[in-house]
Amino acid sequence: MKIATWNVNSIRQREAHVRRWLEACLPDILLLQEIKSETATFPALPFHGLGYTAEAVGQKSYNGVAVLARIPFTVRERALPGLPEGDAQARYIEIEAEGVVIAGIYLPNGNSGGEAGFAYKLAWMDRLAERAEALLAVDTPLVIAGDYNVCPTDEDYAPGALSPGDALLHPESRARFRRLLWSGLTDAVRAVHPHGTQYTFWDYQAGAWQRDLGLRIDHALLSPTLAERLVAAAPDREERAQPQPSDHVPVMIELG
DNA sequence: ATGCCGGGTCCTACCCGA
Repeated sequence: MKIATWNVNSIRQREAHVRRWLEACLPDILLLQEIKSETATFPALPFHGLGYTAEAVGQKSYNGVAVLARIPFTVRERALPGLPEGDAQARYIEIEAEGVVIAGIYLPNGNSGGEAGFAYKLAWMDRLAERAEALLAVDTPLVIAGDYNVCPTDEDYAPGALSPGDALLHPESRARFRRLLWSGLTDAVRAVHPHGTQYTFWDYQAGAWQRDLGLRIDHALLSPTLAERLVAAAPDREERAQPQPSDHVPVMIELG
């Protein structure tokens, strides 16, 4: 089973990129973030021809997540359980396929909106940890993959790519990422590649790609039985060199 | 040091991302 995640920074701008990548890499499931499309106008039809069905959780202008799958699946949640009722930010979708629960997440960045913006990120991470712990408590085979907007360690960003106070490497953000690991989840890419750069994002500005000033902020976390099945996990860095790329590249994991 | 790029939208100057 091959599961991938990709922050595409607008599905309308990246539709052809996604189609090409699906044909080349053939994931069973592709989780998308930052589709920047409303739910009803997500362009599902172009992917049907490749054998993928789509489910989107969108909103106008910002955020938005979706699933493309070439295997049958059911939708379990369209928002992160535990968030306030009025929270309309489209950042979470949870499905089940082949007995595996798969959550696609677009975690808040936390740098904008001042203290309230950062507090929203931390609260969102608290709700995510509670969701993970509830599912793990009943031994659910679980994948939580997407744009976490957290560099877990100092190996996960290039020196100079972020300022010291950035929300992506703030101790409070990292502590909450570690809580996910302590709850029993395995960081798939680090399980396969324990050290070294495995960047998933390069800013459009200041020649970040050309200078390899990247970040590792897109992750796939696995419950224990799925971690034992893990055979491959890596970002597809070549995608960043394509014309008009997203600033993120896909991350693919394979379970045997 | 954010606003160097590249999305979005009130169509065009401004908001947002990481």
